Order: sequence, then C-alpha cells, then structure tokens
Amino acid sequence: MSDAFVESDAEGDFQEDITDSPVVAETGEADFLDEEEGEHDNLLQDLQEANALQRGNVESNAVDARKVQQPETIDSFKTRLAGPSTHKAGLDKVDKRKVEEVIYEISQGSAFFENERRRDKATSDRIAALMERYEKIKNNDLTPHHVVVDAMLERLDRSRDLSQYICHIDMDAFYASVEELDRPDLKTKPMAVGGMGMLTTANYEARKYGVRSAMPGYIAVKLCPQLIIVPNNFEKYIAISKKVREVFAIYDPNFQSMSLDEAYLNITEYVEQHEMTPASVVSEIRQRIFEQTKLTASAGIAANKMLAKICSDVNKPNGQFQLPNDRAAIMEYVRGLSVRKFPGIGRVTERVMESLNVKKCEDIYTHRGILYQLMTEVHFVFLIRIYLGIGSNEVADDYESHRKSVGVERTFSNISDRASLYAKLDDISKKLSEHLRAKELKGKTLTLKFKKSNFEVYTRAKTLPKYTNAAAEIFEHGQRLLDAELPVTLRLMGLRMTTLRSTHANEGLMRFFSIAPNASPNTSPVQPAQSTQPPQSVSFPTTTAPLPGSPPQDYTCPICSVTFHSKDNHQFNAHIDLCLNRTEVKSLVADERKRKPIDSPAPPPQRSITSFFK
Amino acid sequence: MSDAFVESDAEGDFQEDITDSPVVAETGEADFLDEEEGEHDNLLQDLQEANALQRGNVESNAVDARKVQQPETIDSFKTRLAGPSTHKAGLDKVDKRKVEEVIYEISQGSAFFENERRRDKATSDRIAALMERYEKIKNNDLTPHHVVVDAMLERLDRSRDLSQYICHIDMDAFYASVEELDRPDLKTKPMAVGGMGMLTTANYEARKYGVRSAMPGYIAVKLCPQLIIVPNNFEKYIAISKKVREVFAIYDPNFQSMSLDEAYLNITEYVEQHEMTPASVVSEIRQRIFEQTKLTASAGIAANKMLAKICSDVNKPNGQFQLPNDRAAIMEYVRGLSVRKFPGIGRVTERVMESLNVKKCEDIYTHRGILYQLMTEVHFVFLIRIYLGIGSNEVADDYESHRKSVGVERTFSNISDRASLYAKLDDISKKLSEHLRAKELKGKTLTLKFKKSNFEVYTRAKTLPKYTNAAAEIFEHGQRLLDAELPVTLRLMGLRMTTLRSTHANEGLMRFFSIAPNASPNTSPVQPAQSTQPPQSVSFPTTTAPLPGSPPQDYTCPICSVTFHSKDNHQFNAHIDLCLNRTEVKSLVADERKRKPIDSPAPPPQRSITSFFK
DNA sequence: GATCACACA
DNA sequence: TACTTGTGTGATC
DNA sequence: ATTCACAAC
DNA sequence: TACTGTTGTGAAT
Ligand SMILES: Nc1ncnc2c1ncn2[C@H]1C[C@H](O)[C@@H](COP(=O)(O)OP(=O)(O)OP(=O)(O)O)O1
Ligand SMILES: Nc1ncnc2c1ncn2[C@H]1C[C@H](O)[C@@H](COP(=O)(O)OP(=O)(O)OP(=O)(O)O)O1
Ligand SMILES: [Mg+2]
Ligand SMILES: [Mg+2]
Ligand SMILES: [Mg+2]
Ligand SMILES: [Mg+2]
Repeated sequence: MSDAFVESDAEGDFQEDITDSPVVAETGEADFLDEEEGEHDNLLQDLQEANALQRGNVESNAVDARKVQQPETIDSFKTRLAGPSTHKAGLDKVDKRKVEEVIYEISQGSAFFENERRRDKATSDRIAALMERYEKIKNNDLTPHHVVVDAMLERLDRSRDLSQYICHIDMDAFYASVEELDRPDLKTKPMAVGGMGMLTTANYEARKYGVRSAMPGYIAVKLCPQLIIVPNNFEKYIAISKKVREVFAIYDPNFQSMSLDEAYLNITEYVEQHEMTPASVVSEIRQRIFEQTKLTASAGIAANKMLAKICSDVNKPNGQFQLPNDRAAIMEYVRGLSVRKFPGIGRVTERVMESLNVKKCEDIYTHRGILYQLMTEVHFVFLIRIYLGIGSNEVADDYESHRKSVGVERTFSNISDRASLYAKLDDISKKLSEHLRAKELKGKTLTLKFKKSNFEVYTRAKTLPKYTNAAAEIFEHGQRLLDAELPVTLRLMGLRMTTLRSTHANEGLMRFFSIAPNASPNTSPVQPAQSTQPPQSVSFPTTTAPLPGSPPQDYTCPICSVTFHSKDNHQFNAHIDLCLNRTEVKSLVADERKRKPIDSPAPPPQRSITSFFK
Repeated sequence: MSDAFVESDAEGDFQEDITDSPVVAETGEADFLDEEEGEHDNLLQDLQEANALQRGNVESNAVDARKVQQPETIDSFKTRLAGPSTHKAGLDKVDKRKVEEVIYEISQGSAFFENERRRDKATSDRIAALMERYEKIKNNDLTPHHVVVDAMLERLDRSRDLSQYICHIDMDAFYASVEELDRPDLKTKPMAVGGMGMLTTANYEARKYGVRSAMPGYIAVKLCPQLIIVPNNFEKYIAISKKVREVFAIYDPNFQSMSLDEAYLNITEYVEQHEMTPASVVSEIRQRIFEQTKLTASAGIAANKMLAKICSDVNKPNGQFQLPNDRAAIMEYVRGLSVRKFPGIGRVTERVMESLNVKKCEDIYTHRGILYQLMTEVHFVFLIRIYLGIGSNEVADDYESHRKSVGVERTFSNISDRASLYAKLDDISKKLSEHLRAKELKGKTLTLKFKKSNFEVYTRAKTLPKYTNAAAEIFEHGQRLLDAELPVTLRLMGLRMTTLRSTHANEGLMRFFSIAPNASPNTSPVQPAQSTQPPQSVSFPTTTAPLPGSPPQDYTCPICSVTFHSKDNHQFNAHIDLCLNRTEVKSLVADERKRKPIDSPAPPPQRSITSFFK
C-alpha cells in the first residue's frame, strides 16, 4: 500500500518509546514506616497537647452528620467536570467558579458530560453509604479507638527519620517551556501544549485564564481566545530531560526520576562533603539546569520525599522552599495544609473526606476516632503519616528493573464494524509487541481495555498459557477477549501486558543453555551493603485466620502489641495484614528473622494509596 | 517515562504499516509499446486525414508566441495555491474562482504561501525559458519533424492491442464513505476526513463547496462552515480494502492494486467464460462490492489501463463507463479530453503545455512538430501515446516483490535545537528500522529528507558500506547527513532506504557461515530453488555511445529503424536509450535474445512520466 | 485471577 | 473536529 | 551516486 | 492550532 498518512493537524506523533523516563507518577508512599529508625523523644502526649491547645476539646468535637453530608449537588458535578488538575501551581488566582461555568456550558449534553455525571453520582452514592455507616457509629465511645490510634501515632513518630536532606526538583511548565525554546516569542503569550483535543500543559500566562493540564484544547480557547496551542513533541522533551538528568547525576548519582520533568535527590552526602547548606546546593542545581537547558525548575527540600514534593510546589515557578528537618516545624507546617495537597489524595478522595469534615491535615487528628472506624487500616495509616509529615526518604533509581506492565491504548472515532475493530486490535497488538521487544520483556497476562462510545471503561484479562511478546499471539488472545463483547461501539481500545519477565531470564530448562545474555546497561551497584533486610513475602503464620485456641474477647497484635476488641475482628485481621506489610515487617521484624538479602532486592513502592474508604 | 501521550485532537494514528496496499499511485505507463502486437490496419494517413478534416491546415497553424506566452500572473499563482487535486470528481460545479480567492485570502503571508509563490515563479521561469527556445525554432520547417513523428505514430498505432477488456475500479470518496458506515447521519452532510491540518478526502456533499483531498481542514471550514471533520482511521480503510479485494479476486485473481481503494482487473477471460458483456460483469462486481461493504464504487472499461482509469472517472460516483475497444471510438473520445485528465500530467505540466497552446489531446497532434523539437523523446512518446489512446494492458499484482524504497517522514512544529533534532532523527530511524524488519528488507542507500521552516525541501543521500535495517546504524548514518546541515530550523524530517534486498538473500561469504542463526520466526524457505538466474544488469552493448565508424550524416535507429538527421545527435541517443528501454527491449528484442524468463520477471513500470520538457 | 476506580505526569 | 496516554495501587469478588 | 521537481492516492 | 505521508519516475549533475 502506501496510502500511509498521518493526520498532521493537531498533535503530532504518539509517544511510543517511553523507556527513557519512568512515569511512575506520584510518590504517595503506600508503604508506611520504611524509614530507618530516627530518634524518638516526642511522644503521643505532645500530639495531644498541641492539638488540644489549638482547637479546644477535640474528643467532643465529633462530626455532625447534618453539616457533613454532602448531597449530590450541581456544584459537585461542575467541580468534577472541571477536571482533576485544578490545584496546580499558577491556578490560585483564577476565578474557579467562572471557569467551571464555562466548561459546564460548553460540555452540555456531550457523551463525556453524561459519563461524568454518572461518575459524580457514583461518588455521591459512595458518600451516602459512608454517611450511613457514620450514623451507626457516631455515638460510639471514641476513647478506645483513640487509644489504638494514639499508640500508632507514637510508634510512627518514633520511627521518624530527620537525618536526610531529600530534595524534589520539578521543571516549570515543562513541555511548554521546552517549546518556548524554539519559539521565544511565545514566552509572553498564553500558550498551551497539545492539541484542540487535549492539552498536556500550559505556560503560566495561560494558567491565568484557567488553562491547564488535561484540559481539552477547544475548551481552553473558550477560556482564552488568544491562546496559542503548540503540538506535543515528545522527542524534544525526552532530549531535554536527558540534559536535566545529567545535572541531577552530579549531585546524586542515585537520583530517582518520577517523570520526564521531576526527580528526587538525596543531597545529604553532597551537603556534607561540600560543606554547603541544602538550600545553596539546590540553588546551584537549579542554576546549573538553567545553564544547560535555559529552563527553570522549582525545588523542595525536606526530610522525606513526601514533604519535599509538597515543598517544590510552594515557590513554583522558578523558586525553592525548604522545610527544616525539625519535628515541630514539620508538624506546624503540615497542620494547615489541605489534604488535597498530598500526593495520593485526588479530587474524589478529597470530596469524600470533606464529607467527614476533613479538609486540612489537622482535621485528620481531630477526627481520628471516626476515621479509624470508617477507613481501612492501610488508608488510615496513610492519613496519619500525612498528619505527622512522615514519609519515605529512600531515593533509588530502579524503575525499569521493577516495571510491572507495558501497555498501548488509542482513542479513535467510534468503531462498530467487526473487521475494523479487529484491524485496530491488530495495530495495537503490533505496537505492544514492539514495545515489549524493545524492552526485552515477555508477559503472561494480557488485559484488553475498551471504552465504549459513552466513555464507560472496561477491562478484560486473561492469563496466557505461556510468556509471550509476539504480535500474532497477542492479537489472537486479544481477539478472544474482544469477541466476547461484540457487538460494541468503541472509542478506545488498549492492550496491556502484566506478569512480566525479561527475555533473558532463564526459564526452566532453558537456563542451562543461555549464554551471556547482553548485560543490561545500568547494573552499577551504587548502594553500599546496607541492603541486609529481608525480602517481602516472609513466610509468616497467616494471621488473617483467627488465632488458635478458644476465641478470646480481646486480640493483641503479635507484631505491634496493639489490642483489639472482640467485635473488631475484621479490623484486627486487616491490621495484622498491615503489620505484615513489607515495610512494616522490614522495620519491625527484620532483626528477628535474618533472611538472606540475596538476588532481587525488594521493589520499592511506587505510588500512593487509593480507594480510601472501605 | 510514561509521559506517553498522543495528541488526540485532530488526526489519530499514523499509518505505519503500509505493507498492505501498494501506493504506486498512478499508472501513467512510462514505458511505451509494451503491448503484445495488436492488429495494425490503420496507418498514419488516417491520422492525418482525420485531423486535417477537423481543423483545417494543421501545419500552418503554428503556435504564436505572443498569445502563447504565459506571464507569471497573480492568477497562475492563485490557481497553484488552490492545490493539486482540483480536477477530481464532484468538483466540476464549484466556482473555482471564488474558492481560489478564499484560499488566497486565508493563506496570505504564511510561510507556505511564500514558498508556493517561489515555486510558481520557478515554473514561470521554466516557461519563459521554454518560450525562448520556441522563439528560436518557430520558423523552422516542420516537415522533416512531421515525417519522423508520423513514422512513430504509425509504429505505435500498429502495436495497438484491442483484444483485452481492462477494467479500473475506484471506490467513491473512499475514506469518507468508510467513516459514514459508522456514522450514517453524516451521509447527507458535508463531511471530510483528516484533521484541521490536512484532509485526505471529502464526501460529495462537501465537494460542492470546493472541499477536497489535500486541502487543509482549516481552509475547508472557511469554505464550508458546517463541515464535519472525521479523523483518519487507516486500520478501518485497510480492513474494508481487504473485503473489496476479495471481490476483485473473484473476477481476476491477478488484479493489480494501485492503492487501498482502486485496482485494475483484466476481465477478458471472465467475460468469455461466462458469456457476459464487459459492462454486465463490471456491474456485477460493483454490486458485489456493495453487498460486502455497503460502499459504492465506480468503474471504467477500456482496452488498456490508461483509458480504463480515465473512464472510471466519467460516471463517478457510483457509475461506470465503457469506451469500446474500437480504434475510431477511442481516437474520437480522447481527442476532446483535456491533457490534464491523463495520469502523469499534473498541474505544472498542464500549465507548461498550456503555454504551448496544448490543452486538449487533439492539440498534441496539431503541435506535434513543435513538441517534438522542444520535448524529450521519452516525454514526446508519452504524449503521442496519450493522443492515440494507447497504453499498457498488462495487469499483474506484483508490487511488494518489486518495491524500491521504504521511508518514514514526519512533520512537527519547528525544531532548531540540536539535541531535539537528534531525538527526532532517532525516532524516525527506529520507525524506519521497524518497517524494514517487518518487510524483511535491508537497504544500502539512505536518504535524509528535510523541510526547512520555510517549506523548502532538501534531500541528502549516502550509499552505506553494507546493507542494513538496524536502527542504530540508520541513525548513525542519518546523523552524519544531518550534521552537515546544522544549524537549521526544520518542520519535517524523513529517512528513506533504497537499493533494497530481502533479508533472506544470502550475502557474500556470510552464507557459508550462517548456521541456522536463531531461526527468525519466518525462516520458512517458501520459495523453491529457482535462484539460478543471472542478476539484473546483463551486459548489453551500451548504446548511448555513438555508433562506431566515421560519423554519418543520418542515423538510423538499429531497433525501430527510424532515421535521424545529423543535428539530432542528442535526440538520437535519447531515442536509442528509449528503444532499449526494458519494455521496449522486451517486446522488440526479446525474440532475438532468448533470455530465460526465469526467476525475476522484469519489474513492471509503476508510474507516469514527469519532468516533461528538457 | 480478573475487574474496577482512583491517582499522577 | 476535538475530553489522552502509560503506569501503579488497593479493594473486591 | 546524488539531488531535485513532479505526480498520485 | 492547523498546508500530510509513501512511493515512484525522469532529468540533470
Ligand atoms: N494529564 C496529563 N496527561 C499527559 N501529560 C501530562 C499530564 N499532566 C502533565 N503532563 C506532562 C506535561 C507536563 O509539562 C509534564 C510535567 O507535569 P507537571 O510537572 O505536573 O506540570 P508542568 O511541569 O507542566 O507544570 P508545573 O510543574 O510548573 O506545575 O508532564
Ligand atoms: N493527497 C492525499 N494524501 C493522502 N491521502 C490521500 C490523498 N488523496 C487521496 N487520499 C486517500 C483518501 C482517499 O479516500 C483515497 C482514495 O483516493 P481517490 O480515489 O483519489 O479519492 P476518493 O476515493 O476519496 O474519491 P473519488 O475516488 O470518489 O474521487 O486515498
Ligand atoms: Mg513540572
Ligand atoms: Mg512534574
Ligand atoms: Mg476513490
Ligand atoms: Mg483511488
């Protein structure tokens, strides 16, 4: 053939080869308590006192269901419709109401609009269910729960590690700034990157109008008619990103990239060796980035990644902010922050928490008794770690080696025709196969994703008989998954491979035949031999089952010694599971069970917690 | 990474895997006289008489330079600016002037506009140069030239083959019609396929407004504000194209695809075996296509591919037209057609010919004496074949086996930054490598193509030390070519590989060492051991050199016996070359030089002649 | 093991 | 005309 | 062997 | 915001 043609218009190519920079998005730290023991002077009492001072009698300040309950309002829907990224830097001064109104008017009646309404209703329902549960427990005595929670707080606080200077660096309006390099005239004009269909970012001029990431371009031009839209050019961003990373490497060869435009650095060693302050080191980093790329970056410095990330946003753009490695300062600073600021808490969770009157971090402490009863242990711990300002300070660039999935998905104008759907699937199969082969990976689980014309999303997965990365096989299995759904009208189709294994990996008997398999480039063993902790899945007695013997009234966690009431059976089990969680196990049990730190070091947790309330 | 993102907006994916349908565009038949001898009754006299009757004394009707000369006018520029596809079906009734005016106003001052102005100036200059040459010869005696030309006409006419029924089938508004399958509501509305940047086609409703292929979408919406634009979906078109081809195969298993939406069929055999008329067979084909795809096609039936193609446009859309296999009918029909109708004669050649007062095919005969002196032999023959309505009737689907190049090119927003240019090049190298490997090809010549921000196009080629399809090697050589041009600001970059060879081909000494090298999945030795033929370049006496012996006054072509004057040295050489042309050689010399028709049959010519005047 | 909703760049 | 793409995570069944 | 302009879908 | 992508051909150097 050769009818080959690309719709030149809006966007430009797809970003096919991502290998370069891990997406790994946020650093929410799903693990808790993974720091090496810090000092532990302050106790729970401090916490209680501090809060009592500031807010009167906390215990009696129980949530009022009437005030709390958030009905499914037009307002909540309009806010949702406005998109997920409304709290980014540069958007503080815009009139959110007006923006929401414009978006609402434009979107009226579209399939997207209706789907968003459906999803908004779903979270409203979820809130309603939560309120019902709240009604049932609101008169419970909170004291026993506070005892448990306060014990957790104490444990966590003791584990606090303030010894490291962690820095988070994030480029300002990254894609947009890169484009401005080639078109300097745009620097003073409102400009966004992407296409009329979707923007990936906007410069700060445009943000004044409410234009931002993940906003459709055609809505953006309604908000800002002078807006100039520049198409994506991923190769550019990858190229510039490389330059930035070269600077990072000077200050911390183990820097951890979180995306093309941001990374964590542990500058503790650099600070000591050069006898500089953390702030001056970071200032130097930003200066050097600017020299190499003519681009500005913002940075945050703090005792852990979570706080550093929050700090990098404080003086954005082209600024930096340090939160002292001091417990009181941290507690004081965090207290007043909106929970939404914390990575892992998005717009849905924010709304749910708001329904419990939890908006700022201090509210977490205030309502800890209620939250403890309504939330999953994991998520509750996640919250109190936020409240305490505790997070991971492990900085390690080990993304590719722990990659868990590879996928390809495409949106297109509606397709119903069977042959055309197959053709799309074939195309996507080939692309996925290419990516897998480029990364020298095979996979054993194939997931078909599809979005119907009404924007409803589904996934269908199948474990394959054997590991593969062959396009034909991928297509064949994908086709079976798709066939079960026909007929359908789709607007998106995707395939994702999970349960990955390196092509070089020795498999079964094959391992005896494999000869020197092309050592992967980054095998430099940077970290000292401190990796003596046991790997993840230690064979612990499965504590989710009730303890042997006759059912006692109270249960005590064999790991952290917390006591539970007999009625809290489910919660107790959840807690045990949590205590057996990798990081928890690591910090609390490691010393007892000396397990060989052999081959594969435990993969670091990569993202935040989601799905907050049971 | 994972910042992966596609500009969703306008277009959709690139059509990466073209393997499915050859592009091969037009069927202009650069070879002349490749038919097997037809009957030959009518002679040159017929031609002369017929023309003399219709137009008085032809010889004295010499071109008048004053009337002829076409100055570089605003008008010619506006016409050029309107684009290349203004003569397609459905566009006859539009007010071309108005459309041109709108386009002119919108494009004002853009880089594209200025580049088009430059190119228009170039053809104006070319015409001016041609006029100068015309001035020098306009008083020559035409008689001797007419003698030569008339001899050629006679030879050609004798070779005419009217024994075959060739049919050209072309889907109506193909991409647009496919999209209408999924969105039937669009059938009655003006609609185009592509994006705001570029359209690939438009339905017939939209064509009423002047909207057509290769028109930027944003201009189209100016011409037709209600226009609905649907993005390209190449997989769809490929899938539907397959269905259409299944129908073709029923009527001629050797059908020759020219693109996703058109093909030639030789239905002679089918007609005989089923005792049907060609028209009824074609009607049945179209009916069956409709049943299988719900799409309409148009068709032309004639004695050769050139005429069949022209005929398929006559009753488009959803119609067919047969030109009888009758010399007189053909001559009569062709006579009145604009030369622009013929594939191979585009807008530039049309304008150049117009400057010589050649607009309709009959004008070719009228001015044959002048044209013969001003044009290259090849092109002159091309023209008189058109005049005679003679073309190839060989229908053979052998595209992939004779593919001559594979390439990838991309347009993007301007890039100046060196690192970003390299990143783009790397991306394109990878894509080219993928395509080559998918087709199991390697290449030895790499051509870098680039378009500067002002739309000027350049190519830079290099013959590689060895055949390759490796991305790294491609990038490396491409980089060298690019480096020589830096610094530049580009809007497009492309790489194309030529001098291709199958991956399976044994190469040099390596063949002795290749031990079942990791049997690539497709090492199935499909082809038998017929590879005993001598390679392409048989050592023929190079006939471009002057004949041995003392220079005679007159030269006679050793192949076709035409005589040339001594002054026509250059022209004579050109003629000899032409006569030794593969197809010419094949049909005229083959019997003397019994060459085994083994393995690789001479690749059929695939396109038309261009570059008409010396 | 499979599906969903959420989060983030 | 146009509401993404790639990846990870926990809950649930 | 290289570069350019033209053509077609 | 936005003027394509793939292939082939002949002429000229
Ligand atoms: N929703 C998204 N979809 C696709 N790409 C995105 C999305 N959000 C951001 N990106 C891309 C474009 C951004 O320039 C780049 C870095 O994101 P991010 O750091 O959050 O914003 P930013 O760098 O553009 O502005 P800033 O950091 O100054 O707020 O990632
Ligand atoms: N300039 C171009 N660039 C890219 N793709 C094109 C171009 N021209 C045509 N195409 C694609 C889209 C067309 O639907 C398809 C077939 O082309 P063609 O047969 O010439 O027109 P068409 O089928 O759209 O209308 P019709 O044949 O009814 O005049 O090839
Ligand atoms: Mg950023
Ligand atoms: Mg970022
Ligand atoms: Mg067509
Ligand atoms: Mg066609």
